[in-house]
Amino acid sequence: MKEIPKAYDPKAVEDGIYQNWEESGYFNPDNLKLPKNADYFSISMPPPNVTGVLHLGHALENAIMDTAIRFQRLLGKRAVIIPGTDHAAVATQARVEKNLIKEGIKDPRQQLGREKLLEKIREYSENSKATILKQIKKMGTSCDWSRLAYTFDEPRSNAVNKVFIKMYNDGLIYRGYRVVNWSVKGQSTCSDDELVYVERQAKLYTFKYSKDFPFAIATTRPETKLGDTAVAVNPKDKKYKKFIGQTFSVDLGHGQQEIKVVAEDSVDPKFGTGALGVTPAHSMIDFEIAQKNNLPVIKVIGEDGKMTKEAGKDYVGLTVEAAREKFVAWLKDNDLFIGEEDIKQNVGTSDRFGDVIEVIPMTQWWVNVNKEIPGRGKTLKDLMREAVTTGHDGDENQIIKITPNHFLNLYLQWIDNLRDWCISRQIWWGHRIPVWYKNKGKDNEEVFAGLEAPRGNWEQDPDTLDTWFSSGLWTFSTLGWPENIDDKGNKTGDLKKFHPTTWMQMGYELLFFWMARMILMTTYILNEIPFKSVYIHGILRDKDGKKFSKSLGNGIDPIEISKQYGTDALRLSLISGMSAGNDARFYEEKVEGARNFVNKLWNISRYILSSVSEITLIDEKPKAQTIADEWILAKLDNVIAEATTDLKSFNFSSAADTLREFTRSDFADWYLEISKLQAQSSKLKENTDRILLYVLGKLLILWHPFIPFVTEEIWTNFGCKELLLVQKWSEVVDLDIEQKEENDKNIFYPFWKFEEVVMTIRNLRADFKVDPAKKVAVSIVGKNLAKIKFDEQKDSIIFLARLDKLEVEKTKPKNSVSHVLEGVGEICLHLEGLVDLKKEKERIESEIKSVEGYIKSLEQKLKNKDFAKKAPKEVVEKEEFKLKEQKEKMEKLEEQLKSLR
RNA sequence: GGGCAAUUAGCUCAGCUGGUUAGAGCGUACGAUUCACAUUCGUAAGGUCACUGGUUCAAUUCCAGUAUUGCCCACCA
Repeated sequence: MKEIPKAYDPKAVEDGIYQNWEESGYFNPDNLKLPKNADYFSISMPPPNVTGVLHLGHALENAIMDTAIRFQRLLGKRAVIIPGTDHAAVATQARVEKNLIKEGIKDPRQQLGREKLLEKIREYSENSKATILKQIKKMGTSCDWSRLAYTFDEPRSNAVNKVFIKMYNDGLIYRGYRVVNWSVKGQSTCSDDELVYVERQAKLYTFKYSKDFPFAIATTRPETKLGDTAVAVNPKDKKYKKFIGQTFSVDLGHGQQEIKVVAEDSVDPKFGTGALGVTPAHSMIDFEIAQKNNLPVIKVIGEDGKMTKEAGKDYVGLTVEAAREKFVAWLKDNDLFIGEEDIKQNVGTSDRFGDVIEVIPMTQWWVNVNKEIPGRGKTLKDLMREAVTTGHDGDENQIIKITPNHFLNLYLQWIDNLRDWCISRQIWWGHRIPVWYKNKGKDNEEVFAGLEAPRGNWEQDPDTLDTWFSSGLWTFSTLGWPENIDDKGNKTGDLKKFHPTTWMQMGYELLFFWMARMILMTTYILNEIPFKSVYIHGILRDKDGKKFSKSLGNGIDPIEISKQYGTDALRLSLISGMSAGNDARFYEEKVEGARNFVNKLWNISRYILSSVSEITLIDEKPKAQTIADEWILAKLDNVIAEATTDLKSFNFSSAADTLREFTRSDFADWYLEISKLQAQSSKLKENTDRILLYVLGKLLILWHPFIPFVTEEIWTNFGCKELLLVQKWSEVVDLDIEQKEENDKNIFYPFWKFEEVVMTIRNLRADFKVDPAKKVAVSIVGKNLAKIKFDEQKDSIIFLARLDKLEVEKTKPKNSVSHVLEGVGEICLHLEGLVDLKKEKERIESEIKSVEGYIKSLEQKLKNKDFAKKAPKEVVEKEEFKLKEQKEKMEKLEEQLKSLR
């Protein structure tokens, strides 16, 4: 007998187990004892931002990744997760600045200066990084810490610079004066994807540029009209057609302004007046119209969010709101104002700083997605499309498989709308743009892109790169690019082993931010896809379906949950109910359920390990001596097959369900109970022990990917040299159809009927309020009981249903209540004292009613000639069998009813 | 405006390529303190599978439409 605690205590063992795993070195696939030709399975961990602590979303990702990688490791692959963290440029700087402002430093950038502020951010991010890495370990994630990376460390920075320079030399990165999304609060640009659209009320003003201007325009931003250089109308719009091409000179109170009427298909003739005032400097669309028509760009709003000199002396220095008011007043004074109406409007806000974005023309760095890549005959956009459609360069083996597939459309649609990517940011925390300038005069500037400044008086660009620029390189920058490319351009080392990575998981919110950029960068730089397959999951929501957020205060700290319920319970509750592409709800009751299950597994093991004569690992399938033995062994094979299929196709939740059902219901509730009876027999005891140990061993391996700690802890009892972590997953050879049918007939059907008999008796006992502890007698009236191997299972029925007598009889005994069980017969429970005839009659009558209905529907189906003709033979036979069964049941029920009269 | 998804028991969700008088967990009701486990065990109640059509011998499952919800994109200047 072995002493095992009554309840599983995760706190006492988790840290030690993780340490053992780490020390074993097996997280690094190079240390796995595998045949030389073993396959690789690699995952790049989406690097968490170093902006704080691990949140529930991270916990979910870790659970998913680690379940996948542990399964692959058990399958005998060289499995690796490359871990890392992300410096998260804007997000981190914004967070630190916010903290500093709270501490009383009103304007951190001004007051501290670049170096000091960077120091603060570095300090914060290092702290946060250490915390997060520790927390990832707490989640049990088996990543290869020897390959840990950080987007902002030396090798990754080096990769960033190299990629930038290559793109620059290929003409794919350019510096240009274009309109950008500008956050006044953050004093930085942001990309189109970093905008969050918010609906708000706005006023749509209608006015004329001047009294003799032939028509009016409508706008929600009158103050920007000071910078208008054109009016766009739809060329199909008859009202305005004749004006196209004409130029009018108007005076909006700050000097003469040329307004040209241009044609533009996208203008909606029905909106407003059907004429669009074109403000090239402060609208993306207008800027594009201006470029097409060669119109001048007048910047009337500056980086400080205030009106510029070009807006005129009456407006310079005013906020946009003040300028709007003033300009509308001016229009009214000058009789140009026509009217205003309330409308709903979507405005873009900065996802990090939260303020409304101004569109402003500036000189920034851009990635040109529509330019042909030298020597490749296609654009970056083409590459991004190919990777998910025809395959990279038309190679079918290089198609990224997206699960679920419907995200493909979303991705393609996004690419269609993709504009050049603005990659320069005016914040300080990030990879500084590797470009130097000489003679920093406006007109005569020499530009150099390289790792270091050339000799002489050169000055580096002050801007930094969009954080997604470095994230885009993640799958290969973490694998030693560019060092791991040899002279001939071939991959070597880790890059050769692990790239393209095998599998990637991410939340759908990262589809554009990250996935698209990884595809862009990787296909361009390495000429291959970043990952072969990507699994998209949803986000976690609270019990009411709301997103977890700080402002709602509904946040759940995964570390707290882990402390309270154990990491295994956390992981299992995260995985179950999660399906590809869909959001899942998360709440504490779910964790509780998972915790209970983990404890159940613990107790199953506790029972087995303390009741067997000798604890040894049984690897070979034991022989079966009883129906129950046959059944549990066959059932286990089925479960292994199912779980394997599910895990191979990344249906984690479904695999866990299958295992849970088997463990709880089949193994614990049925086999374990029967084994107690079998253990009483000296003939069966030894073999039953072997079966228990065998099933338990397999079960631990099956469960290990999901709940690694508890399984590993139980495993130690077997006294094996090797950790459970690196055991062998047993794949089951598929049975052929004949064998399957044999199994069904000889093993599953008899056992299933056995279960039904036991449940029927229990049901009758409960129904007639028989004392649960009392032993009772049962008679079975039935023929062909050999078919369900009754004799062999008789003792088990007696044991599980708490009987003192079980007989087969010809007729229903007096003083008994019964239930008709298809395929068996009447199960009659003897009662003490008289049977309540009225109640019994009612029971039978209601049963007859339901069977009648069933028979009717079956008969109807079978009478239908088309059904007999067109339905497959098996289906017809099945229905006929059902009908026969039900009719037999009916006969018995009617007999019973008769006997009651 | 364009697109995508979802709609099954009080709640959270399964139900794969059409044939089960629809399944689980939680919750609820009743019962049990038997030596693996009260983080337990047994039993039960509870659903016209959102709606309307169509295809089919057969539709929760396929198709179309409607409604509701959620999401993405474009954007109204």
